[in-house]
Amino acid sequence: MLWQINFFSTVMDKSEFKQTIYTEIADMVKAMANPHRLEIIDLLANGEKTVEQIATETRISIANASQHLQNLKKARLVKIRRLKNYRLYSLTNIYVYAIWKTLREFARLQIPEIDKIVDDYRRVNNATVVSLNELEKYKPYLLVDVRPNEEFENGHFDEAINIPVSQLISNLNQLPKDKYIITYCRGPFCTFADQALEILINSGFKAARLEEAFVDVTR
Amino acid sequence: MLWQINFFSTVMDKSEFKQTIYTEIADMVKAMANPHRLEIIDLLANGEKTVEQIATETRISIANASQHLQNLKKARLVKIRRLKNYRLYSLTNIYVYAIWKTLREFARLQIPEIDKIVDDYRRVNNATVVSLNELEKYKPYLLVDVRPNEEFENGHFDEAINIPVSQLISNLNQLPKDKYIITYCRGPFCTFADQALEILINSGFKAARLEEAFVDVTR
DNA sequence: CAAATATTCAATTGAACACTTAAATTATTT
DNA sequence: AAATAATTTAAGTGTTCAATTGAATATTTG
Repeated sequence: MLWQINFFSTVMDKSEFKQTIYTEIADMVKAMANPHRLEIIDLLANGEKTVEQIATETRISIANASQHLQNLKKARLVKIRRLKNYRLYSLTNIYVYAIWKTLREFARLQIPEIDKIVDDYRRVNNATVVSLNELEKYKPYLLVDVRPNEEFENGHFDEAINIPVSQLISNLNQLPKDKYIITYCRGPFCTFADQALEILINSGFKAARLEEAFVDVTR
Repeated sequence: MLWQINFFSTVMDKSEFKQTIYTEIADMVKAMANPHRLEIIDLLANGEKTVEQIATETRISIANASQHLQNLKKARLVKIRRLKNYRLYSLTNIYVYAIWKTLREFARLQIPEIDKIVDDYRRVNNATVVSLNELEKYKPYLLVDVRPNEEFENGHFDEAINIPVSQLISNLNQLPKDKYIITYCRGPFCTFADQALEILINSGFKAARLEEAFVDVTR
């Protein structure tokens, strides 16, 4: 009576149940267990991007970026929107950024090297890092979002003005020397704000960078 | 002037900085991106275990369990305590369980299949699942911790009594028929409470299982 | 010190992964 | 309907990973 065997085989035993559950979760975690894919998630939190933009920003080939995006899509971490003859990639929902943020902070807790690398990198520029809750101390300050304009348009701190780091040098004359210039970008591992600091400090401004990104507050 | 090149080579460039950071984090995530290792983390949250216990509980060979534990140790998620002629493994700190809990809950959000599998498995026993904040509704109830005794000793809900599922049948006469018997074990993916429910319901008790584990409240 | 126990290590195998290159697909413009 | 642009897919290659096995290395106990 083969039909009976088939019928009952749909009921999982304890061991199969656990294996299925843990495999499902591990597959999702696996989708995040790659440096490029983590960087892509961090990037997409700032708004939709094309494959080309993602490839350029993360310094990998377009084909490679496409494959990583397919991985992320399969794990339901990224969604695709078709527009004319190109596609825009974005995070499936706000929880994807939230889990990356959680992982990132957990990693900093577990792996002291990470903070050491971050500190070493910033020490070269004598960069001061300010956390959102210390921002008051730097009053009067001017908050400058140094990300590309599209990302600024996609969402930014109310009080911030946008000067993409690529346009900073030509806009230095607009900035006040008597206020603290607080730069911010995509978060703790983004280097735009550091590049901006280098320019600002070398030009005689009082400047510091914000640790957090705009997405860290909203998501 | 070779010494200069060497001297400056210790300073990371932007690209190397990002690669190092994201690789460090990805390596840590990779250590969690395996079904057995996730199950081991879930298990160790209930207290120290020997390799043999871990191997038995997760239904893998001792040598295999040992290797997974070395992986987890290398990623600093698990620590080892030497005792006489055996070793006891435990989570490095409470944050390791916290991140697993976060991942687990994120996965349930992202992958609807997981809840479906859990529901399907439980429906076979007509098991009622109660969340901690709904517990009041089941008063008067008796909270029964059905995990092995060592895990109970390691920490449990104040009001709970301990009847390991292996000893439940011989202890049925101790249980009240007029109260709701609420069983709990190691959390949402543990099947001890379900096994207990099957016995209890077949024996005419009013019974349900708690979704959460004790560790979910403390950590 | 030898036997027993617990655990790791090392070697192997097959599977999965990341990356590159080139070809294929899809939609859009001419 | 052909040409173009954006992106994916497929094939190939080198690398890493999981699982298995049996041997090796402690550590304790008799």
